[in-house]
Amino acid sequence: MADTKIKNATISDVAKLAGVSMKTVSRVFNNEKYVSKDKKDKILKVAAKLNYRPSVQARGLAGSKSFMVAMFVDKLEGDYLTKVLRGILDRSEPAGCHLVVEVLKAQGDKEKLKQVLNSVNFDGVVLTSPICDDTVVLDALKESNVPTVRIGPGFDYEGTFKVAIDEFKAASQITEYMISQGHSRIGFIKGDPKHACSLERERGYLRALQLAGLPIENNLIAPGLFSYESGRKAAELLLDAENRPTAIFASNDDMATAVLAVARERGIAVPEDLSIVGFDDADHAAIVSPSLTTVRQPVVQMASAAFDLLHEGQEHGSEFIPHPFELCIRDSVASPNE
Amino acid sequence: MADTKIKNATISDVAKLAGVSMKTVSRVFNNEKYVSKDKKDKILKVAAKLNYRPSVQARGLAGSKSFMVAMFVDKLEGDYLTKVLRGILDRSEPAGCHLVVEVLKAQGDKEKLKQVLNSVNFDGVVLTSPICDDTVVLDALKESNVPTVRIGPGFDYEGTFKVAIDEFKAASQITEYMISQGHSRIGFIKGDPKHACSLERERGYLRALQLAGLPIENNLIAPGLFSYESGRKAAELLLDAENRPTAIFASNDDMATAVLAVARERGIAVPEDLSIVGFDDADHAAIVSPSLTTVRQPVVQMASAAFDLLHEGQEHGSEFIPHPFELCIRDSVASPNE
DNA sequence: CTGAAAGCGCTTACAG
DNA sequence: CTGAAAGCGCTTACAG
Repeated sequence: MADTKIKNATISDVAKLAGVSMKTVSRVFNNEKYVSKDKKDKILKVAAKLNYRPSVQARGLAGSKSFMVAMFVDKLEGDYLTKVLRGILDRSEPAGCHLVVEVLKAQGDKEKLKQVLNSVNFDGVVLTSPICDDTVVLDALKESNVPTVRIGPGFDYEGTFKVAIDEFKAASQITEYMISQGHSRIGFIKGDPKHACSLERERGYLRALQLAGLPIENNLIAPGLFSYESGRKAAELLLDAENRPTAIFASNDDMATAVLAVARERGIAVPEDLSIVGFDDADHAAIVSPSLTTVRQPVVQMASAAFDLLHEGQEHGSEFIPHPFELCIRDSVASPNE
Repeated sequence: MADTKIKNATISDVAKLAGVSMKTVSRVFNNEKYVSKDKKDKILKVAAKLNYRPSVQARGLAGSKSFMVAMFVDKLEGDYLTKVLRGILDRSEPAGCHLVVEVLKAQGDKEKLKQVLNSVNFDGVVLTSPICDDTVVLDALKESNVPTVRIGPGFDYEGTFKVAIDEFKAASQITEYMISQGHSRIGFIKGDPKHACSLERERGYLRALQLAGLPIENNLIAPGLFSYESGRKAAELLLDAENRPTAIFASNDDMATAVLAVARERGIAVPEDLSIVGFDDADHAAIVSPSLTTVRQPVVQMASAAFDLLHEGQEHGSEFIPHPFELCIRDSVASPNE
């Protein structure tokens, strides 16, 4: 019942006990050069004994680094964001940096934005779609001078870092894969237009058809919003049409799963009578039946790279290298039977 | 290209412009009583003009509150944790509190634990399974005097808050549901023994059988680890046995989905030839085919409640009220045909 | 390689 | 209802 809160050791406790100045202790904990080996050893020993750790708050107040990075999210949903968090944490933890999650409703949550940006001095901010393309947010970040990295942005924005895969190429390749399996009537379900990747994926699909000399039929293209429900609607649209497609490319795995469900309800066998591909390699892509052929983005690595860009304070404008994607060939595609 | 970082307004800027002392401004921003209305109005007006927000770091250093809460996680995976984060953020944001995510490898990541607890003074910490039952963590938290709330803990720990559903009752009810549908040979796939809920769910299953006067057959009970893969193994064990069960209760939805897949591979129709239930109502439970009958925990609400307990500084030991669970009756259960 | 002083932006503990 | 002073635990900017 010791309700006496044991106070943590401070830098001056360590300095006193080690017989040096605070500044020297500070040097050690900031990995500055020019500390004699014996003093450094002594300081480290004393610090360990006292169980000393620099206070994040004091450092943040006194210095220019806060040891906190933020991730701004629109809404917390899906395993994509979990992977982003994991990727950041993989690097931020060893760097002694804390990850703060801030919710920012899309489109002009200006009040919240000011609140967050003025009350905490983040060492950097990671943005994902769709707010990585929200200029209100980007402008505010720029004005606050906070290093910013955007994962999968739709356009370039001066002074920010960018991490992405080549969505266009990925979409194009998975479409080509279906074409190579013999499909020529390939339906497409668009993603949420709020996300920049949606357009890229559509462009990739169209390009692949075009390159293969296949006609582009508008009634083979259905709108979608990335959600399972929107995928169902699109699937119904596509599958109830006369002369239905022999394959469907859904812009993400949730919608591809919806196509799977609608096909099953209609007694259409997958992949025998209908091939399906998705995008993302979401956690459930491999565990639905049949498992989904899809495109995998290395989300965790991308997020780790995002943190590294922030932390290493790279130069902007260094050539952008897209991260590699990967076609996950599984069981939802077969050659059309006729 | 204004690289001149505009400094944020401080409390003394506001005080000066409003013609009051810093302390009075402080009072307003901390909602203390005893500030005359006209001064308060004036201060608020000036603060708005200056776009002033109290610095989290300065407040944390000077005062006893840090305006930061932490969530300690073992590993960041699955939609359960996403929901917990969302639940906390739903409440922490309006409260002006920031959410920090810290990864703590299970079992004695003492170094990291000290690091985190000594460098930041959290207003509270939220723990989920399995680390909510890690006594090393609990002891350290207790010693640091940090308000702690545990979601779904396996035992009580003095001085901590608890948020949970009645796992035992939930498991028992869903088992009873299958019995009511006519099943008498019901298989069970255990959860990861590291998680306290695993045992509770098993107890609930056993109790329901017992109450119904059904025999408990050990070869109807298979080990599992909550993962899809472990679910596959368990399903194979259960389904390859002679006299296989007519129904299987998997301790979570990932494993239930695995049972679905294995059944499909074996040509066993679900739910006609085999009924399946899961637990959790994970995101994919409703979108697999057939959709899974399962138990839903109000995870988001539970996490919100967790934050509230921290923030409102409730008394410990006030009667614990389990959160309500809900049976989600979907398409994976039917009466056995014989 | 080392340190003394000032200051970061707040709250605390008092005093009135 | 209000405020002056001290202090939270660090880093900064200098000086040596």
